[in-house]
Amino acid sequence: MTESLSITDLSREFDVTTRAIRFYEDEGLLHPRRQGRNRIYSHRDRVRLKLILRGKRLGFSLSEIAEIIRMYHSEPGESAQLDYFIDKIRERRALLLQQKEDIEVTLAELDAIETQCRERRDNLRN
Amino acid sequence: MTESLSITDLSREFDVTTRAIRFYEDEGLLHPRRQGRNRIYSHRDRVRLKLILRGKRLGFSLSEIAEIIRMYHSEPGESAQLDYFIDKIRERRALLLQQKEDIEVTLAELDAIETQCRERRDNLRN
DNA sequence: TTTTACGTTTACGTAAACGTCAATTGTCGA
DNA sequence: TCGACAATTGACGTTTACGTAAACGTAAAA
Repeated sequence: MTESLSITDLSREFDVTTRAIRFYEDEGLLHPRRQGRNRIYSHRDRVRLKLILRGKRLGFSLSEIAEIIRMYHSEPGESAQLDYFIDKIRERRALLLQQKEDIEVTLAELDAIETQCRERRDNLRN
Repeated sequence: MTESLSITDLSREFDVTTRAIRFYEDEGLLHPRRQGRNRIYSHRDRVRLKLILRGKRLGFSLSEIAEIIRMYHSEPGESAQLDYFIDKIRERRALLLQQKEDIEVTLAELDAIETQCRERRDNLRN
């Protein structure tokens, strides 16, 4: 019972088209095994797709997402490569923290706008 | 002294190309006044560009950003329109909160990966 | 006066991320 | 065995967000 899913299972669960899922495979982001010609997705594949979609929601490109996934799954032996990864992680973190700040600011602004809208609306209704 | 800026002033300050700035104008996101054929940007234009770039960092498309800007600057008179805006604001907020959660999760994962990298590296160096 | 810097419009080019359509191939229930 | 349905591969189309090049105007500096 290795939780094998079809491509439509995944497309329904995450609300993406099958075309998109196949495209991610073309781009090397997914590697489902095959049963004949058909794709069979394992639990790990599912987790990976989840990761991809989260990356997309954060505005990363597919190649950036590929890089992040590589960081997750690689076993680099050399010290230099580890240094490289640690550096990449720093970059990612800086980007994410910037985004977090952007979100805070935007949320605050939205609050202000909503308050104004409510006031005006309530005035109109008397 | 209305803080009038040239297009290169803006492009340098925010590190975007003049081409991009003109493109935002083509898309109706900016409306600088003209001195002959040349564009002159006011302080308000500058703030708007800032808003655009923040939207981009958050992964919004230009048309989504246009919608947000419309929310900022509109003076809707009717109660129904206000209800509509309040609804739009809700949607945006939901998106942003989702992104915030995505960021938290990703940051935590990056921390874990970095710790692993450090440990492996330090082991290698003995 | 010529070069340099900055600005303009117009137009075609391009990379990313899929959408869409066609032709084909199992697969399963009636 | 037939038709309906799901899945596949390929190929071309589309949208977004600019890049890039051409051809030109203007104004200041050398």
